[in-house]
Amino acid sequence: MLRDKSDIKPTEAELSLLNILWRMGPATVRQIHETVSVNQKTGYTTVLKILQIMHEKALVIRDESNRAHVYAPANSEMVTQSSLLKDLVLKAFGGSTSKLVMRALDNSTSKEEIEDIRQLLNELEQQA
Amino acid sequence: MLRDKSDIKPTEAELSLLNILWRMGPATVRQIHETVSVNQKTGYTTVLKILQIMHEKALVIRDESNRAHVYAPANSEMVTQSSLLKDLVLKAFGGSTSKLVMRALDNSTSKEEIEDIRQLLNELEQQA
DNA sequence: AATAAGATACGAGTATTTTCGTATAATCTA
DNA sequence: TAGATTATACGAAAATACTCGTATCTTATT
Repeated sequence: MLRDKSDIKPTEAELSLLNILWRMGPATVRQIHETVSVNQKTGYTTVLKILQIMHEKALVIRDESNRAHVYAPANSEMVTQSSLLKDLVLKAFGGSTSKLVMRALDNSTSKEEIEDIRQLLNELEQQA
Repeated sequence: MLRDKSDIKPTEAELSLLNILWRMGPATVRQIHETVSVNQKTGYTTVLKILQIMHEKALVIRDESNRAHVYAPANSEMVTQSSLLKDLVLKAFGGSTSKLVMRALDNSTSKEEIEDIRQLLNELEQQA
């Protein structure tokens, strides 16, 4: 099945950079690298290269008007999360979203979380 | 973070074979290959090789008592699904399972599914 | 203006995953 | 039993992902 530009699945390294961008907002390679470096030891040019590849894949956009390019996610966190979930539903849950949801919920789910989800279910039902 | 033997993340090709095994039960390479071939065109030895690698990784067990080895999943579908979900929660949902669940639920969720999930929430609540 | 600092581009090495051809061994069949 | 069929094992090519050093260009500093 061919993949739409807007539906490319980010690799693990790419996803970790996207997470940083969603958290920080648009940022330069230097800023991103500094943030990455808090947890991992990764070379500056490694981060740069991955961002360049992500740009080719249209996973990020960049503003080149200044010397230090400013990168930003091409898609929102929400859209990307949905896309990753859709992929997992297909590949590991036989296409059934509710199976995934029910597997995700376990006895570590807090009372607050349960209530939040109930609320959402009510809203969904009213729309339908 | 080191990875426990029981917590190895299958690759895509590996996951597709696991899906077949969960569906079919224990099977020979030939049987598995035939099933794969319905949807993809993949060489017999490719399937064999992947199963051999999965055996090394302990993703499958195999019965070698007959000439044609019989492969079976090392872990249940449930355990593997939970493991994949845990991984996705960490890498794309900041560790929040309820965020994942709420993202997974959308207006394509049917009334029956909503009811099933409600039921599960009730059960979880009583346990807590 | 010369030098230093800091940026991108690019090539290439390494690791992992996926693919399959070929060698060899076991079993069936005529 | 000889030959065809059908297994596994193994090596290695191809595809993808990750890593980083070096070249080169731009900007800042003295």
